[in-house]
Amino acid sequence: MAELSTTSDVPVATIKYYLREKLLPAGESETANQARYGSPHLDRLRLIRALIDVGGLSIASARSVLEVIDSDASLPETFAVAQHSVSVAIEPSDLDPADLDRIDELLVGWHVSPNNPGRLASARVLSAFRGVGQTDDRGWFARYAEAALLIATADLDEIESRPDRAAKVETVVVGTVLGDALISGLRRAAQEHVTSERFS
Amino acid sequence: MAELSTTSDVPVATIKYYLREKLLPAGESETANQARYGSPHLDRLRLIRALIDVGGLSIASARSVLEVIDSDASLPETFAVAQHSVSVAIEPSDLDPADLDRIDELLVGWHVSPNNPGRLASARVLSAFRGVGQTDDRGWFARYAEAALLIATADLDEIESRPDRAAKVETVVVGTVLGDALISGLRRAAQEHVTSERFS
DNA sequence: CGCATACGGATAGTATAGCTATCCGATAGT
DNA sequence: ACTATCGGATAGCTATACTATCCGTATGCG
Repeated sequence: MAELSTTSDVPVATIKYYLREKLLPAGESETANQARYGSPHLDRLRLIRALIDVGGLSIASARSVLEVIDSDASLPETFAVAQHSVSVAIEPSDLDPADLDRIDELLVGWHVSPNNPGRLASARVLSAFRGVGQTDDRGWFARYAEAALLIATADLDEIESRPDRAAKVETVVVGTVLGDALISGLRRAAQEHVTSERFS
Repeated sequence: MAELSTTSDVPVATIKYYLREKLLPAGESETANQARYGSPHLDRLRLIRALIDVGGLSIASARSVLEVIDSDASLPETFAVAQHSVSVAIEPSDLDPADLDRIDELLVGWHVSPNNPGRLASARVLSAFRGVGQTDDRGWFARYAEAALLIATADLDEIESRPDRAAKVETVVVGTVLGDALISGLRRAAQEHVTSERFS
């Protein structure tokens, strides 16, 4: 365990914590006070840190996506779990139906289930926009939807390019969780670029 | 204050907390135990809740963006504060320069300063991707960058359409903070759409 | 006038999350 | 034989975002 700690740069106490929380499977006990941790454990630990540190997942969310990776769930099932894990739960009841309608207008022609977490989250954002007195510019949001479609298409192309089911499932999870961080980051870089272009 | 609480649906104790934390300016005291809160206070309170609940900002981050809204900062300065507030601080020193190079390759032709929080965050995501054994597919990330540019252009168009500096500054902040939530939400909807298109 | 009620402000307490430090008995190396 | 280290269990810590209680003042109502 000490070796796992030094190679992964994660404190021993934290590794023990992840074991307790069932994020990391126990190493195989060799004697009563010695366990063996191999490269699968190291890989898993790196995945955990990526999900938590970079993706911002909670311990509980990380556990549920790791469980789905270990299971034999289908790709759509995996997507559902991954999406749920990165979204804050929203009660459809405390959402203005008008906001949902507006989102559905943006998504015409899209095949999206009514309780898709993204649909609900988008409606909540729209509601917040209106609440702070922003005019809700259809054109603005429509361009976001266009960009979202580009990204999702790129995601699915990438997933399909993976050789087997296990690799596909891991890409679904990693892509969903880290993709959010990536698009946010690139968006900030692009904002600075476009700003400097227009205010120079 | 009780009235402000009922119309905004924020508990009185929480309003007092925001006053203490200097997120909300005090109402003007009418007598020793009575203060007056008007619609500017209600607007501000709604903005605070949007930033915290929907945008996921911490109290400290919310305070710094509210301060910049109240100040007479320029648009680029406002952008910098808003971007900083939604990003986790990253030490450039614990980043692999190779990852930064790869990000810069994606951003050729863009005018982005070396310590743009988005640039650093993107490099960290790239590092995490490699760490979990994903092949870093240039095409995938390039399509993200393209989408990011679309979004940033839409953001700047929207900001320019605002009538005066105060409105522009508020749109910078609200757009930066809530825009992240919006693109994430729409991306999930788009993922379900594209998935169902391909697996039906 | 009297007094229960409500007010705003100050202070202390609470719940949760994510670690982190200490203790413990067993065992491995010298 | 003995000291250091191991893994496991348990308790403690820190930060964040509230939440509840207390308190002196003042207002409305009879």
